[in-house]
Amino acid sequence: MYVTLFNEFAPATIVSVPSRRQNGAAGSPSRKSQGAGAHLFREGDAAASIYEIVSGVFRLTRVLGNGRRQVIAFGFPGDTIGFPKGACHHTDCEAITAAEVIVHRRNALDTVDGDHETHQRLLNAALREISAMQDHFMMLARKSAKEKMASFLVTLAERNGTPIGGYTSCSLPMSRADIADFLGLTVETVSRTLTRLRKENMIALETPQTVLIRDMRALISASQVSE
Amino acid sequence: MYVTLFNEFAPATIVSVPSRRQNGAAGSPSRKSQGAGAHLFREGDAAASIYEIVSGVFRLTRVLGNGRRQVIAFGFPGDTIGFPKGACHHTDCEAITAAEVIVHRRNALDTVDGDHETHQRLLNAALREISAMQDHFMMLARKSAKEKMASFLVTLAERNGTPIGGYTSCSLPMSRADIADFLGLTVETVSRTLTRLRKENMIALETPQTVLIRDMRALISASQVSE
DNA sequence: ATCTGGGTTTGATTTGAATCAAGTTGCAAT
DNA sequence: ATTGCAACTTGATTCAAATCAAACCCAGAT
Repeated sequence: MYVTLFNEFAPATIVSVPSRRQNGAAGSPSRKSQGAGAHLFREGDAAASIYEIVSGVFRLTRVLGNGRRQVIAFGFPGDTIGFPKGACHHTDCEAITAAEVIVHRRNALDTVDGDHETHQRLLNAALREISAMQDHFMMLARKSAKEKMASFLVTLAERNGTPIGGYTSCSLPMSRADIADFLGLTVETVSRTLTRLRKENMIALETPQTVLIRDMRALISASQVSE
Repeated sequence: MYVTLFNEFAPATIVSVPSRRQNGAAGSPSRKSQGAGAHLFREGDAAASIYEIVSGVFRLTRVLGNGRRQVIAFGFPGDTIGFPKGACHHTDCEAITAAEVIVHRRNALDTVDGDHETHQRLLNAALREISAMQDHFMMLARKSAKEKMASFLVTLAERNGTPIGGYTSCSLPMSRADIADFLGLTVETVSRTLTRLRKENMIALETPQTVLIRDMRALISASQVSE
């Protein structure tokens, strides 16, 4: 095992998979709808399925004894979630908007016999996921609140944004608490930092849940680790 | 793609693989020795091989523009390193002690045809790796300097420690700067925190590179996120 | 129409770790 | 032996974000 600094059980995670799907050999994927606030799975559940997000946004979290919480990732359409380490899930996964997923049988991944291409896809997805997580490391460890917030907005805009005039509008389906727990900050700091970005004219908040990015260049530059 | 908060290229990483090896179908793994301080690969190198550590300790790092550095992981015997995202490595990998590795051809992983079991092993290793990284997230984001340092020592002791009397002795092959960049701290804080743990009688420093863990229970308890 | 409560924002203060600044130690080269 | 240097430790000060505390806003229930 590699040097990890934490002795608790390992969580499931989000893994992106190329969106093209083949309804091939192994398993017959079915669809499932999910209301906002409903859990797709919980920490400790047997990991029977793997889910590909069709619509909606999910939140993956782990909770520490004392209530401190870490949001591991947000899952958007195209992402695949529910990868377990062993036999069961080690994160909670909750839909934060109404959502729809494609359900794959979990053991389709175990049996090599079934579907070579699925294996290849998963392996690649896992490698991509690992890369993404390494980037996230650097952010958690080395970025200031402003840099974190700007990075978050830039990424969200890339995934989720809709162009409006020359600007980009972007909804924030998750709460400030979710953002804070994702970035390793407090709600207060998230709020203050948004206010700061607003006062610096990089963004505007149309509603608390809708950001308008007014100066993407400035925002991207703010997201880089400052010299 | 999943929500990552960083726009730079993705790094290679450490993935643990069960230590049993089969010299089967795909590829003929060869051995390679490595002096302390020598690079196994660098960021940007074409990823031609994957390495299984036989002896020694490696350090995987990424560097940011301004010189800020993140140590992604330390690789110990039994770990497998050099997994790329795409065609090339995105981390630097340096031996911090004299080391020996088994070299596997990289493309043995691409071809499904060759070796089913290798695929399975890699997939599992990647899933395990992802779990470990999620734990590391929580540490970087949510732990205090003392908790981080204690976690680090506990993990190191589990991997690397040798029992001495009732205690555990453990060498720190990496520099304070490496530890700092792994934990998201500064050298000064690492040093101060070690001093603190020493004064609280949890550890003793036989030399700056050798810790004696005098009270493992206390250390483990200090490594948990405090209530 | 008013109450209620969760989510959000803003303000005042505290605090843990970073930064700035000397020392100290020990090894390696002269 | 002496110098030089890099790694480590310790101390003083600063600073960014956490914490403590209070409003604010708005949707849904009464």
